[in-house]
Order: sequence, then structure tokens, then C-alpha cells
Amino acid sequence: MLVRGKADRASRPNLLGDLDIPSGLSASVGISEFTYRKGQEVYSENDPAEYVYQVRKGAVRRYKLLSDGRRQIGAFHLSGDIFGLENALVHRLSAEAVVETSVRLFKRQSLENGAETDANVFHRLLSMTTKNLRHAEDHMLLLGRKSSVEKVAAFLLEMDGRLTSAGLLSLPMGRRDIADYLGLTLETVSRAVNQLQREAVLKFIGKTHREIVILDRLRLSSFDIPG
Amino acid sequence: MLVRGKADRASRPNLLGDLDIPSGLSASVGISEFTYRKGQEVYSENDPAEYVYQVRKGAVRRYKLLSDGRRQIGAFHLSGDIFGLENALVHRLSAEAVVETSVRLFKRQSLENGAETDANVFHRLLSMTTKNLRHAEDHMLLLGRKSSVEKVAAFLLEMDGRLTSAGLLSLPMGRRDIADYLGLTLETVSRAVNQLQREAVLKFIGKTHREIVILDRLRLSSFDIPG
DNA sequence: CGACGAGTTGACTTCTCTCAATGAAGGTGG
DNA sequence: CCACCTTCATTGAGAGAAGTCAACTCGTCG
Repeated sequence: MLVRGKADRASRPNLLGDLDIPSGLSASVGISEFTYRKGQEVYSENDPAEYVYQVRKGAVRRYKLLSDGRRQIGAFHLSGDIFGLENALVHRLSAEAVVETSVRLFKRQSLENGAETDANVFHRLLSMTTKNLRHAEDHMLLLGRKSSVEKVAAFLLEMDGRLTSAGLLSLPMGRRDIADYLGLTLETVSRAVNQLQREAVLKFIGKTHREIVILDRLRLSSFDIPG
Repeated sequence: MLVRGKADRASRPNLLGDLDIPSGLSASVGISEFTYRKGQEVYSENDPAEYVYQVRKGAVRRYKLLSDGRRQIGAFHLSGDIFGLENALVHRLSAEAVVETSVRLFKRQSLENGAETDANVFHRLLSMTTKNLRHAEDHMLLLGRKSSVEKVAAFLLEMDGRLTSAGLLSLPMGRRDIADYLGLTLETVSRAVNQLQREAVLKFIGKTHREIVILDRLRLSSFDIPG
């Protein structure tokens, strides 16, 4: 299962509040760092939820599997994002590095202790959980009711909003991951992306077709039907 | 989550904790009751989230709409369930009564005040939000990766676990609602349910085909592929 | 009684999946 | 640097699951 860096050396509470990263969460104590190779497992569903993670660099996919191997990715976590916070004893989804990824990690326990005594800490726990819930609610609408092109358009716009590197979308994940996030097959994702490219809504930059420039954001938004 | 026995009986704020209903939440102050007629709106997406609700009798659907009318129901709320808790200023989904439904309602504000001072109240807010998140995570897997029969089987088992009236499933919602919950059409739901009936997995009792007895729970579970 | 809403069923369409072939990119080891 | 291998993306052809459209039945309720 999981190998890990050096982890925790908790000494006092002082949790959550000394990071410069938006919605940052940290402990000035009890932190350690770790780097996962591409494809490496961070934790598996039902593993004890011992740590909470913050992505420093790279990307993580969190997913559930059916017993016959079908996979649903519930979320991608990019630089700055926190994941693995379950408010429970075990993880409900598995997590893997999409590319080489380094994370900060710290003990869940120290967070919970902090929450008991510090309303501020508790407020952040609630706020992060609520953010995940909101994302899940939006994603249910996408999964249940959108067409393949609408799904892909929504995905590109979501990533465009999160991977802000000045006009260039540089996707860390491949077609398979996108498909499992959107409830499609990789072929259908490929066809949808290439359809958008043929229609001059976007264009590819690199040769891997993971670097994308959005040419017509308005038209792309028109595929991402508003609620 | 948290088991609740009789829980604390905090003397003052006395929020959350004097109900005998599982996952009960109440305020001894600021409570009132209301009854909605079948189909009546409780609140709409983006309405200010002024109240939190607990179903006393009946059923509520919470959903999102696309601009062209496609609907995704995110959850049904049955007797005892709490809904409308957003940890935000506005509701992210709309809510309507599925059948005639009475609810307890109380001001969100009083909850938030309680949370600031009472760690116990805060803990329950977090716990309820986490419960909703877990449901949404499971539902994403269903929406994105399950076949129509698997979806219907999972739905029946979910309802069977929640509407415990001794062997008889008495569904408050119609085929259209079920379809919009499962990301299907009502015809596909009808075909799946009737397929299960033909295969002697379940049988209909009333004439409306909303009362169902599960004859072969094991076989029904086999359609609801495990994670 | 009659209108309406809900559920079922059939025929047909369509969207997405499946299977398969091909090509490009990147890594490895000689 | 090159040959080879693996992985990833694209594309086409055909199959299949679910959607659409429509007809019909059966309760319910005014």
C-alpha cells in the first residue's frame, strides 16, 4: 500500500492559517512533504484516513471503482488544492498521482484536535467540505444530463478556470482520465475535442494534444449549457 | 457519521439535539412548521438560504435544471431527513414537495450562531454536510458508470433501506422523478422495473405500480454492482 | 361521465460504446 | 544517434444501449 515520506512531528495545535495559498490549510507543525511518481497511489478507498494532503505541484485524481473495473473519477486536484479530508475514519475514494506530484501532508488527527478547540479551524473544515459538495452537485448534473460535447466543453472551461497559465490550457491528464471523469469513453472524448478543434473553438499547441488554446470561449460556453 | 442517542441537552442555545429522529436537528427556538402541497416549491436555486428544513412526513426532491429544461435530481429527502443546509447564502439546488409534505423549519441564522459558540453544533453541521457529500460521491459513480438496470436496482435498494415499512416499498415518487434522479428517461425506468418484475426479482402490489415488494434481494443486489 | 395524469409498450432513431487499425511521441538501451 | 517498444491519441466501421415518438390502458378526481 502506501509508502510515505517522513510525516508528522506534531507538537502543538496551531493549525490552519499560515499559508499563502488560497483556501490554504496547514499546520506549522506536523507537516511533511512527499513526491509521488506518475500513476502512483496516494491512498486507496477504505484505507484509514490518516493524512490530509495539499498539492504543491502536479495533479491527483480521486476515483471510485466498480468491481468489474469501471472507474468514475470524482475530482481532479491541482496545485494548491487540498484533498483527502474525509471527516471520517477511512477514505471514500482512492487517490493517485496523474503526473509526478508533490504534496504536503499532515495528520488528520491534529486537524480534528484543532477543530475541537478552534472555531476558525472548524469553519475551514466545513468550508472545504462544502466546496467539495458543491462540485459534486454540479458534476451530478453533468454526468446525468449532458451530452458528450457538453461534458467536454464543461471540462475544458473548468480546467481553464483552474489551470490559469495565460491562455494556454496545459492538461496534466490524458483522454482516459478525462473520459472517466465525464462518464464517457476515451474515444468519445477524443472525437468531441477534435470536433471542437475542427469547428475552430480551440486549437492544439503541442504535439501531444494536451496543450490547448481556446479560440472561441463564447462558443465553448454555449456548449456548456447554463443551469 | 455520528450516532445520536439522546445526545447532549445543552441548556441554552439548545440547537440540534432534542429530537428523537435520527440525524435530528432542531432549535427549541425559531422553529415552525409548514405543509407543502404535492409539487409545491419549497425554494428555488439561488434563493437566499434563510431556512433549514426537516421532513416530518412526505418527500422532497432537490434538483438542478439546465436552461433547456433537462433536470437532474440530486437527492430525495424522506421523513426525518434534513435538507436546505447550504453553509452558504443561497441554495444551490431547488426543492419541491414530491407529495404532500410537512416540514419543520428554522432559521439558518440561529444555527450559525450556535455553531460559533457550540462545538457540538458545529460538529453536526459538518457531519450532515459530509453525509450529503458521501451520497453525492456514490451517486456520481452511479450516474457516470452504471447501466440502466444497475441504476434502477441501486435506487430500489437505496429506497428499501430508507423507507422501512416492513417489506413493502411504497415509493412516493413517480417514474419521471426516478428517471431524473438516475439520469435516464421515464420509459427506460419503466422498462427496467418491469424487467425486474418479469424476472421475479420484485412484484407490484397496488395498481399504481409504486408499491413494490422485493422478492429476491440477493439478485437485486447482484445488479447493483459493488464498488 | 369525461378529462387528465401516470405507467406501459412498441417501433424506430440516435448517441455513445466497442473493436480494430494506424500513427505520433517519448523512453531505453545499444 | 538510432532501433525498438510502449503509451497515448485519432479515426473508422459496426453494434448496442438508451432515447424519442406515439399509442394505449388504467386509475383518479372533478
